[in-house]
Amino acid sequence: MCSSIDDCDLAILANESSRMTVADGRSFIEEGAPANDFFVVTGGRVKLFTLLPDGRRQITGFAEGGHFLGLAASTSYAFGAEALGGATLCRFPHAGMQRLTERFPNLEHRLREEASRELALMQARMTLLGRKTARERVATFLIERCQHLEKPDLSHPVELDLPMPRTDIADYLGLTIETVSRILSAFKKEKLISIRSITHITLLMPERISTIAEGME
Amino acid sequence: MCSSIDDCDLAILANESSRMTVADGRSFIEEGAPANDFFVVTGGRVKLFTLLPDGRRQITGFAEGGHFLGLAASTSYAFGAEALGGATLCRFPHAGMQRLTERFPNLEHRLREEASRELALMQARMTLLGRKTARERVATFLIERCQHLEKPDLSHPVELDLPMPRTDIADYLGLTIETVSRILSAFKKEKLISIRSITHITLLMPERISTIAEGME
DNA sequence: CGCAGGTTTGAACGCAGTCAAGGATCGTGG
DNA sequence: CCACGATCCTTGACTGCGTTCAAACCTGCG
Repeated sequence: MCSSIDDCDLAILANESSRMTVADGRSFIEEGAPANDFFVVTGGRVKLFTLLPDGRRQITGFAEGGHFLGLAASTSYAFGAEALGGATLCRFPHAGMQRLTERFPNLEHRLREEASRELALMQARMTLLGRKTARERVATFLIERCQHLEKPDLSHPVELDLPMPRTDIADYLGLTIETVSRILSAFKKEKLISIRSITHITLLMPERISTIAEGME
Repeated sequence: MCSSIDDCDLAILANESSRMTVADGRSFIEEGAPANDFFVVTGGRVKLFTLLPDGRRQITGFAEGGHFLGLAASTSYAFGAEALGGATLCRFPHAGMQRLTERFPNLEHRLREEASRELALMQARMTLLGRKTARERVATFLIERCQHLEKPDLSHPVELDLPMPRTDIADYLGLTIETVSRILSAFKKEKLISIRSITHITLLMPERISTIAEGME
């Protein structure tokens, strides 16, 4: 987001924001709470989720460095947010953000772009949740992780680090941890991936996994 | 959207847009096609969807009068769109829209609000698709329909008109038509609803249905 | 070493899907 | 006006995928 703002204006920006750090597992946005701030993730990772009254949870996204949070909110937040292994954030009160958009008109455009990008992602995720099989979901998740790397290249084996526990993967994919675990084991048995440790997975045949992800087996 | 623009400026607006009518079932946005236009639904209804290669379909939303389409697109559309019983639209080429946002700065803000509203809706829909049971999904759908009425009031019976076929309801909820049909029949048997005709349904106990929708049975 | 948390694996169940037949409803043409 | 066919919807019987319940297995840490 900062890319849309001149260097010499960083002081103004800093003036409207405050930095904060959130410890692992600590929640910093409460679903349904009055939405007073925007956030930018500056370090670490964050998970966004919504809850049902009985505790069922849907993780709606993972956010990392540079990600913008709080667009999916009018007066109250439509989601909760929690640090995933510690995170640092920039907090922008709505009022301050409004001053910024008046000062930097193209910032508003930038925010819309961010929202559009997010919308497009969510469309794909709805298809995943509504129409894909468990195998396809896990495959999609692995490919998504690849594309978050700096150099996404599916023509060679890819080493992945999954910073989130299985519980989070399951709640992200609309599955149970057992199903996620079983399917990862199946992929391993099929020599599609190798599991070096719980968090460290190598995609041995990324393109085949991508094919599975698209539902073309 | 037009509410953010002065009456006397309508001419400028009209100059940048063109009207079009789409016949029932006719597609006017092709998923993946280059995104050159925004659309505003001015009459009738429209369904938005994404497809998997083998034909599985997820309907990501229904849009009616006043709704804005095309925000979930960067260079190419992230969804397809099709008229539902005939619709009229306003088409705004991206270039023209840019001229409009330069002329009316608060339009950009308006677009972001629209995107935010849509994002919040999608969060809820992801929870529906990822974590709700079939019963809860159908109940949620019925309640959603209530809230699209001008006077949403769940304390008395509500008459609903469902303009879309069962196929669309199923693809919207991530279910099959059989399941949707069975659950509507079950609701009827439980005296929660009455089915006057295929499209005309009365919620006899809206609050109980709302309770089911939230997963609190 | 022993405990605790998360993960994997196994066995059985159940919800929603699939397959298939029967019913409505509507438009069309004889 | 009714018969016919097409299309959509409902209902039933059965299957199967993913869940549930439960036990074993790591892995790190006091």
